[in-house]
Amino acid sequence: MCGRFVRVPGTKEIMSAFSVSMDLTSRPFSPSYNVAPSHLLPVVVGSNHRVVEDAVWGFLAPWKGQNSLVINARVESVFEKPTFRRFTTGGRCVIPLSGYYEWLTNEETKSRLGLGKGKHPFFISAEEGSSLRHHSMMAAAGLLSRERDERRCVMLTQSANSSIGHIHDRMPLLLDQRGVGEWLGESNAPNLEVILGASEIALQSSQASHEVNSVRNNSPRLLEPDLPDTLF
DNA sequence: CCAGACGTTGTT
DNA sequence: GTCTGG
DNA sequence: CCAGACGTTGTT
DNA sequence: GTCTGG
Repeated sequence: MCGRFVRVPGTKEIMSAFSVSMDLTSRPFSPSYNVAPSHLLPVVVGSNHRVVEDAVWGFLAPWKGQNSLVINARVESVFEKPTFRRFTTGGRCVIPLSGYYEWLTNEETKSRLGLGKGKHPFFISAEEGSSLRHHSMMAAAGLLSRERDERRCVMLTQSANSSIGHIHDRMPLLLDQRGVGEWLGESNAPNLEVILGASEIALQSSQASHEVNSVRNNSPRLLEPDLPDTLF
């Protein structure tokens, strides 16, 4: 799944990458190497005239605590689930990202890769030249809620493809150019074949720094593996 | 009308 | 263990 | 998603 | 809180 990601390009670059004509965000966005739930994100909406606005990452789930967030929605069920269904018409958005983090916990895979105890963060992104790249960015399908004067969003997830399935069994619903058009389109029932068209495209993964674990940390260094202890 | 579910992930 | 904050 | 707190009273 | 099922 996706619970933490990276977004390097700022508002202007996002606007040009996704042909956005209007900026309705409340403040300029700068690079973040540690975007977390509850953060304010730039999201792209609109079909004929695309707009970038901002939304808090996470729908409120008052039934499980006043401050509980639902940050993902499974594409397999999003059109049926009562919580999401109504946002699938008129609430579809695209979440720009440079890549995302995933924590490897599977003991067998860790041992095969020669990794020690604990969780190991990986940075996952589209390869250079991949059709998942929109300029230097990727596009994840999202839902945007505009209730009670508050914008909130969730990121859709799907089954992980074989290029990264060893790290985790879920991944964001990533869209190629056609998928972005379809997801942001007017249709009440977006063509699933188009939406899922990029699902099997290979992604690249690399070990990231354990510093990413704490949301207080935020620097390009988070994308690099930890230095071996022996250097200290 | 009321009761009961409501989301995803990961872990066991 | 479980909740909150980021 | 992970990290970090998780409580009350009284005193300064 | 809000929706669904009965």
